[in-house]
Amino acid sequence: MSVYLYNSLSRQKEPLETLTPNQVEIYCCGVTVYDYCHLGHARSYIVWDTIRRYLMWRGYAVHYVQNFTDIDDKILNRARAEQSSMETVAQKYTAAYFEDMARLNILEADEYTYATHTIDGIKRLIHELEQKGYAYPAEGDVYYAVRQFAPYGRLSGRKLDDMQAGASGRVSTVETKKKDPADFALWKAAKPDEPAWESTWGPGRPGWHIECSAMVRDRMGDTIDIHVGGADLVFPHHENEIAQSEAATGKPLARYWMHNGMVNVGGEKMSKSLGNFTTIRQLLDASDGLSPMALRLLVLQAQYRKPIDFTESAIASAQNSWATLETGLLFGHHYGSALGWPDAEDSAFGDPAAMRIEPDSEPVKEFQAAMDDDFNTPGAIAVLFGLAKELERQGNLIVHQSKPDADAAVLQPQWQTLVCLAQILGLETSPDQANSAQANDLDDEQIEALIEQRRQAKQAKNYAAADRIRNELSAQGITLIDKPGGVTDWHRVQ
RNA sequence: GGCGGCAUGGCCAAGUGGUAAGGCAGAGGAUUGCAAAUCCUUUAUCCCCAGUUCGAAUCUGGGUGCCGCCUCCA
Repeated sequence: MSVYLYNSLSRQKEPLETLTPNQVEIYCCGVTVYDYCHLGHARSYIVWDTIRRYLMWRGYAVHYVQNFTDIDDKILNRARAEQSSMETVAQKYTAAYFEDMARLNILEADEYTYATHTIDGIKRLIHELEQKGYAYPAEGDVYYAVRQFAPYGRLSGRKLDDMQAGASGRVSTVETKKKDPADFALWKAAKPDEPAWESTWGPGRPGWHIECSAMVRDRMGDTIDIHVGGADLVFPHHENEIAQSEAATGKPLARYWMHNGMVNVGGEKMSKSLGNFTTIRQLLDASDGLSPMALRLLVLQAQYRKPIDFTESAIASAQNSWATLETGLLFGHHYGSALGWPDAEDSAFGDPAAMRIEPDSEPVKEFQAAMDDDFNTPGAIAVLFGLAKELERQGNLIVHQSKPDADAAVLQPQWQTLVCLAQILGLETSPDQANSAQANDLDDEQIEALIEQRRQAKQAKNYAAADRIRNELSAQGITLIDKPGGVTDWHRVQ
């Protein structure tokens, strides 16, 4: 069985056949660094990170390249507003990007490219397009002549004539420099006081689309395996990338195109222009905000091509869902020693890299079947919950009845399978992370003393006092368990 | 107006021909002074209509509703 993925180009699922066996070249359209990333960005990069991790697990050597657009009108506007420079703004939000993505457990790309570091390649590509008759200069600008590229519109499924007919009144007629309204800028003449690079067309800077074509060509070659990005990039961005690259090389830019669905708010796309966005850091840092892993789970509980509606109840659900999964992931840390697992005292205990899971076991087969089918993460997560819920139950039995009803030798591989499969989805935790919010100062002796006080209060039918003690302990992460016969067990919330 | 997509229980969401995964929320029971925690049990015929088929959520046709793109956008 091979991995099947939905190719936007063919509009159907296709088996993944890479140019070089067991190797896959992925280019991901990154962000324009003029503001903090919002949840739409979070979804996009969580999705592509997960696909990358899965392909690695499936044995592919993945070469993953992502760009930063660090020259753009919006960055310049921001720089003016902040009385700063383009470089300063770009650096600030590039750094913020890395911080946010690290919190979401998104692996760093193998290579990052920057438009401003690719100027030579961009100019070379524009010259080549000019020589081949696909580009023309106009008063310091250079435009791409879309009519020259016959397949134009293939990816987005549109025809130039239809677009003009339908978009009458929307396509600007002001730009008289263009020969055709659908032509787009490869090079923009610099306005006064704008950053500019020298060129044969005069001082200027690259248009938006050309940087990706140039960066792919410089770093990865004429044809890559998979090109990924948000569904809102299909047109015009990716369409234009294809026009630029394929006109120059005569070869397909990418064998597969993948696009993630949007994050919606109240049924509408979350976007900067609508102003309905929540930044990643806003959400994660809010007092009632999500943990990063819960956000990751929220994203992956939907199929990547479908829209996600971002709501209060979705947040609450994700937080609770993650709590369940996290309990399962921590099972070995909590009970491994008690169960006498041989490696429980090892320093590397709990590290998925040191675990070996059984590839023919049912959970692994189900997980793989789901993921092979166009990265069906909701199906894969159902497998995780199957394992996590059973481990949660066994853990509760240990706490409440001192022993599980399954063999320790069975529980260990179950737990390892859960940890390994979850890691493929980028869902990870550690005892340190999970406990950081629960630190409390009470030692066992103090707790026992309070429980004894409560027992006496109960005996005197002073339930108000008894409940007060119970609540105080609860507030410090101590759960009391009243058992028949007046015995009260307790444990710390884990 | 053009192109594309979606419509499954209270909410979210898999499933693309054989009689509905999973999560969240909820309910009932056990236990309890009451709770909590825990254990057990439990909640749908898949937007509407017509058709194909022994059989359809799953295929076809027609509706209805919603969304995205056509302008910067993950």
